[in-house]
Amino acid sequence: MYLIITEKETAAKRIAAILSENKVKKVRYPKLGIETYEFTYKDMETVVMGLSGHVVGIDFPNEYNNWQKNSARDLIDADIIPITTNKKIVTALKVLGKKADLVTIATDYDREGELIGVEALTLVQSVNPDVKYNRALYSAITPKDITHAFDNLTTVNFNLADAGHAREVIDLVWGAALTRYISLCAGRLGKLFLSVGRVQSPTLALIVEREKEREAFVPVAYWEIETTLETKTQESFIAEYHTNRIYEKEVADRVYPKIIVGGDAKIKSVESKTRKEKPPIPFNTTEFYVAANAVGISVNNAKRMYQTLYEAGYLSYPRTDSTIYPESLELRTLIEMFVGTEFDEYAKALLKIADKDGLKPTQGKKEDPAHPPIHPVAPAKRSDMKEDEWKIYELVVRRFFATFAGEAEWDTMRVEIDISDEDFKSNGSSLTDEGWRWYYPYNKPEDRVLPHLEEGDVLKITNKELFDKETQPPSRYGQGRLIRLMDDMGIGTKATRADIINKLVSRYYVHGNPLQPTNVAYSVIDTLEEYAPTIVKPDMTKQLETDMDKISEGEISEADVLKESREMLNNVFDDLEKNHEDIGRSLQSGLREDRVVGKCQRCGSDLTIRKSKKGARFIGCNGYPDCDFSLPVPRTGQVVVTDKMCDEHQMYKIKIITEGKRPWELGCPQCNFIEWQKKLEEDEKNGIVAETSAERAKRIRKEKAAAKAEREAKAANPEELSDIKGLGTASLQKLNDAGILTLSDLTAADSAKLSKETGISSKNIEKWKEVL
DNA sequence: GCAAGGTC
Repeated sequence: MYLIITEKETAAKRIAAILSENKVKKVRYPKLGIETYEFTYKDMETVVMGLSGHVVGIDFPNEYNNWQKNSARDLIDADIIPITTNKKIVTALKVLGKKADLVTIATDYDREGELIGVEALTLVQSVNPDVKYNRALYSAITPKDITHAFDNLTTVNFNLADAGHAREVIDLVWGAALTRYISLCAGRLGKLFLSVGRVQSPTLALIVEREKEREAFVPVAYWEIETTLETKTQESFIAEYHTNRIYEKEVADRVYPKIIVGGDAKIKSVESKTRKEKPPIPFNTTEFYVAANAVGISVNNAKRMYQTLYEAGYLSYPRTDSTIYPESLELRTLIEMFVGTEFDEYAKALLKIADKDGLKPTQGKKEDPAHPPIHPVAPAKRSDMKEDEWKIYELVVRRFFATFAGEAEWDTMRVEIDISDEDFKSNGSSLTDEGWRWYYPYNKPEDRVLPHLEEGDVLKITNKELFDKETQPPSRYGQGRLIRLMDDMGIGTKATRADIINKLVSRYYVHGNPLQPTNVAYSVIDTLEEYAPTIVKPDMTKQLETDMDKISEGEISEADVLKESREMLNNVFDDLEKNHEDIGRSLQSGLREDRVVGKCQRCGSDLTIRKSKKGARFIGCNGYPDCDFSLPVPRTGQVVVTDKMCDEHQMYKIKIITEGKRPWELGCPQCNFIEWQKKLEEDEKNGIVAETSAERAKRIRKEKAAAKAEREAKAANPEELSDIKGLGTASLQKLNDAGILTLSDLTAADSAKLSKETGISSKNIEKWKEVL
């Protein structure tokens, strides 16, 4: 049997369709829980199966799991063991691999793809040591690319896979050791641990550095002068002082009075030009996120919805660096498929261009051998999907179209004006040829149309204004901007950048959009910058890339790179351990600052989030016991103090973050408390009695006990399969798959046969039957 | 309970 292994299910399906010329059979293996695609290829009985990315990984042996027992440093030289991360696929791979005479590794054409391929090959070899194998390399799943790849099979690049493996080990060792060290140092254990990593820490550092720049920013005063002018034909427009901003007060004081409302202004010169604007480049993952962000869709939502549309077959593979269409992509066919759809007129217009001049798509600078740029792969109707998904789909379709369209043209006009010997100016621009902007009408700058003006024209001044302004600090990073920055700096990958931001949010390092760091993020970054600077800089990734290139070229061994990396980390720990106490103090001060909510109105001390002896959370005054001012806070969720101040109570607004939920913008704790009191009063008026916390706890205990009693009663006298004690959802699914839907089905079934079919132990099946 | 990288 000939086994072809791909990185993902969709690739298996599409490659099978191409190689079999659509004479493929989809085969289900209910016991293995997978599906394969089978056909005859070059006289071979062929099976194509998809993985799900990495199905194995690495970790430390179990005995290192206890954070207290081992020192963090022990992790540096600890053993590293392989672990299975996707049991189902690993099992299936072994079952099918045993039957294979030949295996083709057809995972993605990149470093991780090579590693994923070698991981799969190693599993097959574990049950079938003599199996023959080779490698297929393709950049897009098109008939042209796939047939070429399978007619020109090549060898597996073990050096490249080793390079990927080195990355895995270095990331694990550095990340785990430093995470554990600073968490222990700060006394933050459990779910509030402080994480560190090669990608997340430099990313967090970017956000912290920006926040520091904002804090250090000293605003500078400046002035702007605007005046409204009117032509003889009573058309008005606004002109401004020629420098726009005026930084010297004396200049503003001199110029402004010279503008006499009712007086004259004179056109000194008029300059008209045509400006051409190039169409945008094809979307890769980063550019797609940026564009989605710009139309008001968060990176997370864009990612999720794109994934849905990809799985439904409307859009191409979501994770790519490429901004250059590969030659094998049939661009004309992709445009033609929109004729007769909602995008009919656009498709027809492009085909007209194509007939005349051929298709000349724009291109960016990045090539990705594994996947083509993001593009539509099937036409869709608005009613096929949710409203927001359509927004994503339309964005991708329009961007795709725009990459074939002509330049947009703007008429621009610059007018210089004299008012009492002072220079003023006005700039106008208007879109004269839409070009690509017709297809892609997002973020279009507004036209600014000036009336017809000529040198020497005399205009009437009808109004004037003087604005006092201040320069603004650099703005915080929005998510799209941060992802682009990470891409520019080479940190993270197209597949992980969005997840890295989510990780920083879930570790309570950052919140909001644009992203704002917490104080503990400051402390962690400051600490790392001082004692473990390597991990906070993008240079670590750059060095790693260089080393990985050398490993894949065979210039250096993986073992040598790992040895050197471990030595470096040992040196870092020498420094960390020498400064253990300082580090602990600095981290803890950050944690304390995150708890400061504001100043106490009664005594002026800091108000902080504290815990009572019983463990209940509240806002209390640092002046205690002299001052006993306090406010309640919600029982669960992480409290985040924002930088927005309540003007009335001089307290920072807070929000409550619970994983998997939308943040709860609670606002000013004092305002919230007042509202709560009001509600209680009203409830009282209406005869509703509030529940005390003790009562609440009692009620929850009672509800839990009742639920347990119900489960036990059902188990004693079961009516459905799910009532049986010890029969969970996973087993239920397996039984359903085997056709066992009711209690009588189970009674009637032969235990041994059922066990073989479902993979459930016959002992368990017997036990369930006993109750019946 | 630790990382980052695949994919879902």
